[in-house]
Amino acid sequence: MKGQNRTKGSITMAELAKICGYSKATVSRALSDDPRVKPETKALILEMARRYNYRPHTVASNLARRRTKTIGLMFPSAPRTIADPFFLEYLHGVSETLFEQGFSLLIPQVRQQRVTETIEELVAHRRVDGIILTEPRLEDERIVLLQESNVPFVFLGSTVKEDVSWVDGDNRGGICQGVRALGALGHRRIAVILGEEGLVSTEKRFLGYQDGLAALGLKLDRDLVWPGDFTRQGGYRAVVNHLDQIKAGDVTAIMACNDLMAIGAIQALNEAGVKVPEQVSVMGFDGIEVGKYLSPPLTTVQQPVYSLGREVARVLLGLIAEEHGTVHLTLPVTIVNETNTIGPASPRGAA
Amino acid sequence: MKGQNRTKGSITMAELAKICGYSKATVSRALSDDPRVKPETKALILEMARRYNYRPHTVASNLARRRTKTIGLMFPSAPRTIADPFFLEYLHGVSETLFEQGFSLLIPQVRQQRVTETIEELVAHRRVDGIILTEPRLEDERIVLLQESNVPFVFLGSTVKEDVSWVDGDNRGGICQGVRALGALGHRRIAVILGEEGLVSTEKRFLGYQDGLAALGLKLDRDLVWPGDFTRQGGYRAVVNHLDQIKAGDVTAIMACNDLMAIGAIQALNEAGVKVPEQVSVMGFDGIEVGKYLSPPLTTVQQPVYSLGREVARVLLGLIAEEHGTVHLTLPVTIVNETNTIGPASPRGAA
DNA sequence: CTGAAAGCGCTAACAA
DNA sequence: TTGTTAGCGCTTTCAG
Repeated sequence: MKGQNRTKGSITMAELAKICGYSKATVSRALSDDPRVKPETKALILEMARRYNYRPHTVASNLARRRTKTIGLMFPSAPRTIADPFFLEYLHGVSETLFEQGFSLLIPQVRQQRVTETIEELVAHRRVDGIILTEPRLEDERIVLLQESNVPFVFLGSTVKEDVSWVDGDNRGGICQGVRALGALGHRRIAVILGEEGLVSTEKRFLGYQDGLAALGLKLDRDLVWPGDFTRQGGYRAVVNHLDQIKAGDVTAIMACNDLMAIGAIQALNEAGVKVPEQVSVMGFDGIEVGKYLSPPLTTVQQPVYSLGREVARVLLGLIAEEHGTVHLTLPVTIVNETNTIGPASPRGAA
Repeated sequence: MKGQNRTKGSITMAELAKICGYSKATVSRALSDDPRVKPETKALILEMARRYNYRPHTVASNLARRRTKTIGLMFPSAPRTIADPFFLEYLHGVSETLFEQGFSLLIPQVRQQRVTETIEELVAHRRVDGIILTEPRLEDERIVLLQESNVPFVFLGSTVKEDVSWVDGDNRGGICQGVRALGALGHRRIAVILGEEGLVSTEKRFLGYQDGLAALGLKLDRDLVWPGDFTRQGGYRAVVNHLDQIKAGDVTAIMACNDLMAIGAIQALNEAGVKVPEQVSVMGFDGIEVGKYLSPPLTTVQQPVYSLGREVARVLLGLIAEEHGTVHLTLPVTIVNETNTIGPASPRGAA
């Protein structure tokens, strides 16, 4: 009657214990490599487990240990989507680390404006052991909710609040580097396409832009600050809206705050008959795979996207295991494909 | 002592039962909307549950019900990766449907050549309630393993075996459509870049190519059949290896069996100074987002990638709930961006 | 070093 | 219509 409709080829711990002539407790200890069990006993149990193809029952184990072994992963909300290439590469890193440690991923579908409820749902009765989030905002309501809940969480992207763990690429330094590289090619009229408003990353990248200008001895010109939203369409629109300026030679280079916008910008320039990089240089930020699909490949500030994913997961796991407290981790960035979509400022650039 | 270190704002069913003055059993029934409980009782319990912010404990419930509420998702193995854009969009659809039904996703990291062990691991003690797989092969060892295990499973992509559930885009019809569209533009020398060998989809798409040729009254020319592997690099190499042929005007159009290869092909053509679509037309298959990032956007056969994900999940859930038996679902495809990377055959095309 | 026993929080016969 | 009673399979005191 017992153990009848179970998956074939698999026995329970109780059965294994009987076979070995030990109690469940000892078997449990042996399997978790508890030093208290005698080596010979452990060896015997392990051997029997192998022989009888014993497999631990994860769910039962989780119940007994008050954990779920699953991590909630929140994706960015509109206008960005899960299909954003950046997040795919990032997910790759996250999932790999997580699965190495036996965790599953719960990816809730976040309905517009229901972010807090989604988090509450996740947090209730610890449906997840921890949560990974992206895109911290300057004022982020999620943070207080999460802190109250006592569920460990980590952001991809630095937060304003100090007592929150995050992992991020060097936004400010990276954009600054990019602007300086453009300056080194003789550019003096460098426009920037900003990211979505209200995000910390947008702010940081804008600061990086200003740092870059300062390093070049240039002053901030509001006409060169174009709004954007981190989408390809946003980059496209930014260029279209400033086509006159571009055609007048008032702008010789564009620093886009992410690759998707750089790609959109290049499309708009192509369509307007403006040659990249001969007439206008374009530099992106992120270093996503698809930048390489363009001809020529996109010149961009490469973030270690995959590593960001791995690190975020690693930090969260550390938090869950209580191996450490709050962590802030900034990963370095580098310019790649240096001579593709950027080039020397054209003579008329001084227009 | 009891119920002390639980997530605040959440009580157990036992506590709720005490509050209501009923037994756990009745509460459990009320919460699962069992018709056997008196309406007033049910109302009271529901009200109290709301008031005390009761949240069911998923793990415990799963243990008692002998299920896990998690689905194993197998990703394609090398040379494709989880970072393949096609799979991200697909994952979006899968995860959304699954989460709506309260399922989590377990994405095991599959070590090379360890596919069968990974499946065994998943299946053991029903670590998952069902499994989603991709890229069925002509001879697929996973299928027999899965069938023996009794765990419900679905493939993204049609299988050779009849008694296996799958969801797929119309591969054969789609490629055929693509070839005919090229033919309608006057192309007679249409090369095809094939997918990875051994896959059912590669086979089907090749058949679609042949159908297309037949419809155009052309016969299969082995010189126009180029091997590939579904990666961008594969598409690039295919073109590089046949550059002489292309430059000689012996090929005026290329049908790539997926978008990534089309993108690689275009890069190779660009680098060789061959104009797309003026000198050579290129058509892809899949309709991934990144195709739109090219200038001009890639002409391609659009699969409903997101819907494929949703349908795969829906079918699997149906199988798990035993609502239906084996299902074969083919979703329609359409050509998009019809006048971008394809154009009329150039006069010298008859070379 | 090992075992007995008491749960983890919920579900599901079986009775009443 | 409701309650009682056993578990689900594993972990973990607490004793010995």
